[in-house]
Amino acid sequence: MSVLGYTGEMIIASQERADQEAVCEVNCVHPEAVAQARAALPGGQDVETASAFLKLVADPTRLRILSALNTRELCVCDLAAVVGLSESAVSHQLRLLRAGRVVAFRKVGRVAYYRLLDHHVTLLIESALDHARE
Amino acid sequence: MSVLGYTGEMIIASQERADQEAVCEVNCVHPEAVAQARAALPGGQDVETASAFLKLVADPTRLRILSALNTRELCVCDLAAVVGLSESAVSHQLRLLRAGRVVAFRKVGRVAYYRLLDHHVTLLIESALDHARE
DNA sequence: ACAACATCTGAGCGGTCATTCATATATACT
DNA sequence: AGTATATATGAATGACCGCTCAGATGTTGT
Repeated sequence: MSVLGYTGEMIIASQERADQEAVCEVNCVHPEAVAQARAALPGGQDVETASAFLKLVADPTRLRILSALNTRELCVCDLAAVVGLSESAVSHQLRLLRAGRVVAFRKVGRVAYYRLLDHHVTLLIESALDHARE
Repeated sequence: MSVLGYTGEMIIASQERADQEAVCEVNCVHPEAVAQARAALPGGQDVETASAFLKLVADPTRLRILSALNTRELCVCDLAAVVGLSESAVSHQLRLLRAGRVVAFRKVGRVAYYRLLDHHVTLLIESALDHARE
C-alpha cells in the first residue's frame, strides 16, 4: 500500500531511467546521489551529541518532568509528586538531565530547586508536544 | 558544584521560607506548586506520542538516515551506502520511520525512493543539529 | 552530638531495541 | 518459463536503559 499517489512522478522517473537513473549499478548505488548526500551529512560527533540530547527529551518520564519544569521551578519531591514516581527515580533522571545540560538547579539548604536550563529546551518540548497534539 | 551562582535568589528564597515556602511539609510537598504544575501537565496520550516521535529521531543511525534524506530523495541501497550500514538494517529502520509518519516513499519498479514526510521533520532535525554544533 | 529530613548514588533486575542472518516477496530481464 | 535484483520481513542475540532497593551524603533543628 502506497502512502501517497505518485503516478505522475513515476512516469517521469521511468523516463529518467532511460538516462541511467533508476537502475542500481554496482551493488545498487547511484554514484552522484550518494556523493551529494555524503557531502551534506553532518559530522559523526555532531550526530552523536544531537542524538544524545534528543534521547534525553524523548523518554516519556523525562518529558513529563521537563513539562512540569516548563511551568515553574520545582524541588525534587514536588516533581516526584507531580509525575507520580519515587523521589529516587526522579533524582536519577535529574542527574542525567543535569549532565546533558538540559536543566539547572539551585540549592536552598537541603532543598534543590530545578528549572529548565535555557529557552531553547522550552521550544523543543513545546514543538514536540504540539506535533503530538495535531 | 553549582552550575550557576544564585546567591541572590538564595537569599530571597530564605526569606520566602519564613512564609512556609522552602520546607517540605508532609512528604516534602509544596501543595500549590504541585497543583499548578499538575494542571499544566500535558495529557498522558500526548506525552506518549510526542515521546515516540522524538525516539524515532533520537537514534544516531536514524538521525543520519534522516539527515541524508534532508538533502535529497534516496533509494534504500543508496542510503545504506551513505550511512555505511547493511541494506537490511536500513530497511528495518525505514519501516519504523514509515510507521511513525516521519518519511514517505514512492516505488519505481523494484526501487523505493524515500524522502522526509513534511517540513516539520526537517525543522526538528536541523534545530537538533544546530544545538549540537553550538 | 544526635535525630530527622531532602537528596544523591551504586548495584541489580527486567524490558526495550538495533543489528545480523536467513528467508520471503516482488519486479525486471532474457 | 526462469534468473537476478531490490526491498521487505521474522527470529535471535547483545547492548542499553529506567526502575527499585539499599545505603551514603549533607543540612536543619533540638
